[in-house]
Amino acid sequence: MTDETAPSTSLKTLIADRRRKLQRAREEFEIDPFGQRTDGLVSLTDARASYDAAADAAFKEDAATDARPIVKVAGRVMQHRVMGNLIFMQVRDAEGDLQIAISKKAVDRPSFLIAKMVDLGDIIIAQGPLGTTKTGEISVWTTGEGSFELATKSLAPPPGKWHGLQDAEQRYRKRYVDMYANPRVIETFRQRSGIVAAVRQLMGDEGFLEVETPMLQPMAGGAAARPFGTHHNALDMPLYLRIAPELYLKRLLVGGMSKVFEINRNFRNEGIDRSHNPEFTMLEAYEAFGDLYSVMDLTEKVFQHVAQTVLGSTQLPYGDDEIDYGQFRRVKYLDLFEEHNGFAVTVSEAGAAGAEQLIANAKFLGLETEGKDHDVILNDVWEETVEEHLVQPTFVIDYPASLCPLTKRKPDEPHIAERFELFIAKMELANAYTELNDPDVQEANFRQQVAGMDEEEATFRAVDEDFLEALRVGMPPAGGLGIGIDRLVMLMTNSQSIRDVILFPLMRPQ
RNA sequence: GACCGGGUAGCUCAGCUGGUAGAGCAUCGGCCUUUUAAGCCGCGGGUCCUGGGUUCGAAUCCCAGCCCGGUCACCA
Repeated sequence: MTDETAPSTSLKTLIADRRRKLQRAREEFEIDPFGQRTDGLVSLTDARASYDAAADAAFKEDAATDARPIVKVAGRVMQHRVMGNLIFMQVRDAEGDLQIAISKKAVDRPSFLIAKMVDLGDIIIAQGPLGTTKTGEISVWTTGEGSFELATKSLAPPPGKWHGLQDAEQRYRKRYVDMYANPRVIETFRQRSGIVAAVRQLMGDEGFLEVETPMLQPMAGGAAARPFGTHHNALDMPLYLRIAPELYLKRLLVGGMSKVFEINRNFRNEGIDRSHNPEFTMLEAYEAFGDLYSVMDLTEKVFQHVAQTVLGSTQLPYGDDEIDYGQFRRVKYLDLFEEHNGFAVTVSEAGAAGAEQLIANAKFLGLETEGKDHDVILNDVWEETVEEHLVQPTFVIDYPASLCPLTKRKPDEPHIAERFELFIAKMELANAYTELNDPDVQEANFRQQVAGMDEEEATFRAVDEDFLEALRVGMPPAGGLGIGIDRLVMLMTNSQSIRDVILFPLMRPQ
């Protein structure tokens, strides 16, 4: 083209170049640069798989006997090399890449000129037999009238073909670019989909009924987090985005459902880091007549089933570690404390043995001890000294009851709560309880919790009287379980940040 | 919210003991029927995140702010 504008590559100019080609496509070639429905397309992976080496060899021997399979494919242009009268381009779809070769002799003139004018990032359609090039690359040898089409013109310059999009901020903000620039992204989310499906399948096989309970709640209950607030106009009432489905799922046990689960979003108005996003997906399950140990077995099955069916192995890498999902250690909270601190302690209600050494240790670690209860200091030291060692799957059991006021206590050891937390790769993956179903104890705990609230907490937390009424109607003894699905996906896909397993993580507006 | 690190061309990055900016790829132009990170040759391309300050002079030093990442706090 004879163009008077000075060559330049500012963003403006790059876009102008593309708009010029858009115009040219419409005016000179009289085509719609944004295409339409196209039938008969095969994926690039399937196309590659249908390459027939024998037919290709026979064709190269004698071009008159062409039995090469013909495919019609579409993809986004990742590389574009114009070699005079021969054009190569590498295109990409959700599953992989494939090379398209356009020989001037094999196609009509408009097809060739359009192929020549294509920009990186455009989506194209090509049709022709599968053959190889001199270097052995399987390629679609575009052949025939209209065998090369522009399906969608891209007006935005793509990231570099070699380094792709590296900037974490841009990757999360422009996920649609990240996805095609970094093929691993689609693969991760394909796996996420498989993981969630596998969890559902297992839960169904185990006899659990999937349910959906309110995300908009008049009171935010079931966990200790701060909620997001919102408002219903017609009813003119404040509402909260749920922080947990727990209190509703338990109502279902009261009503007579025996095994229920929900996989859905929770919203917690807390900080953001590598393992926390304000909205996250949780599996929560309740099993009537079960307990801590029945849901522990279930948890183990979930992890093993997912690892085996989605990743094909129960030994999977995570960062520098190799995680073995074949074996889950079960160990008591206080035993782990002793293991990593070298001395034994007991909880307050059991006499607080080792308290002096505990306080000395806490101070040595730089932890605040003034005015704190023995069990709180114990937990601070525990988190500081134990968690970093919990790499292989570990069920921590027998938590101090004082730290879990809403959990049933062990009948024979009342100062110990019937709770477990599952740690893998130093992350908390699951949390479970033998659920408290004594309405009077639950009510007393609730009221005590509410009495200790500060002003801010009092705005969104209140005693859920209807839930207490449900417990009075009678909830069977039960085991309850929560598994963080995003973290599960992180582990299975070897992702170091929760943002890598959430399609659109929360970002501040630019 | 606190602390640390980062923000330079469309992309990936140099430059940061102050002298007003570089590379590779992409783009643009030319040549070319076998390239594959990159065929060959050539030309360009920048509010150096924003706003102040110091200085003869600031991408560079100082202050404030914005956005991102990491640690911590909160929490799962």
